[in-house]
Order: sequence, then structure tokens, then C-alpha cells
Amino acid sequence: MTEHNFFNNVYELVKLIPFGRVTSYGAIAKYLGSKSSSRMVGWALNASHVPDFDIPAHRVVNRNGQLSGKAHFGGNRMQELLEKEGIEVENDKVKHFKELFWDPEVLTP
DNA sequence: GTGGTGACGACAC
DNA sequence: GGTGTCGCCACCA
Repeated sequence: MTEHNFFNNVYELVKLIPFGRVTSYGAIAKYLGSKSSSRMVGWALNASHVPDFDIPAHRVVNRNGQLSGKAHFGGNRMQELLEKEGIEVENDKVKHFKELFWDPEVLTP
């Protein structure tokens, strides 16, 4: 059963992101134990293109709150989804990002 | 087996 | 304060 550790942890974590909340690659990477591995987080989310992965990757943005992966969603799909959740997006960036930011360490006991 | 790349982050200058 | 460079680990050619 998916013992891929790093990748699998990313999937599980992203799925745990609450509605109307966002997180950053660095936060996930840091939670996994390697803050510098933020690139791997993006690569892991790359699997979100697979139907089996019900991952709200649109809730994951970079440290600046910018929708860095928007282009991979195929247009403004990412922004549409975020706005649909009540998240205000402007200039491809999440407004009040720090307020909407969800830290995985907060949820974990 | 090696090299290059990648949805980022932090540090140096 | 902005730009440039390195680092991180996994996948593809």
C-alpha cells in the first residue's frame, strides 16, 4: 500500500486541507522533514492529473501565495476553484494568504 | 549509470 | 530591495 513516504505524505496532507483554506509547498515539505524539498511537493502534485488522485492541488500555492501551478491546471481553472471556495484571488495571487494559510502542523496532534 | 529537469525555498551579493 | 545561485529528491531521456 503506497509506501512511497514523501509522495504519499504529500497526497494525504493535501487531502486534509480544509475547505476555503490554502497551504504552501514549503509548509508541506517542511512537515515532511525537508523544507528544501518543496520541489518534490510540486512534483508530487503533478500526479493530481490522475483521476485516482482526488487532490485539491488548487489549494496549494507557493510561499508568496501565488498560483504558481495555475498554468498546469489548464488556464484559470485554479483561480476559479479558489474563488468558488470563498478564497479571493487577484493577479494570480491569494489575497489574505497569511490568514487563509493552513499549517499541517496545526492539525496534527 | 549519468545528466537534465522540475507546480519552490532560502541565502548571498 | 531585487537578482542570481544553490539545494532538495524523484522521474525521464
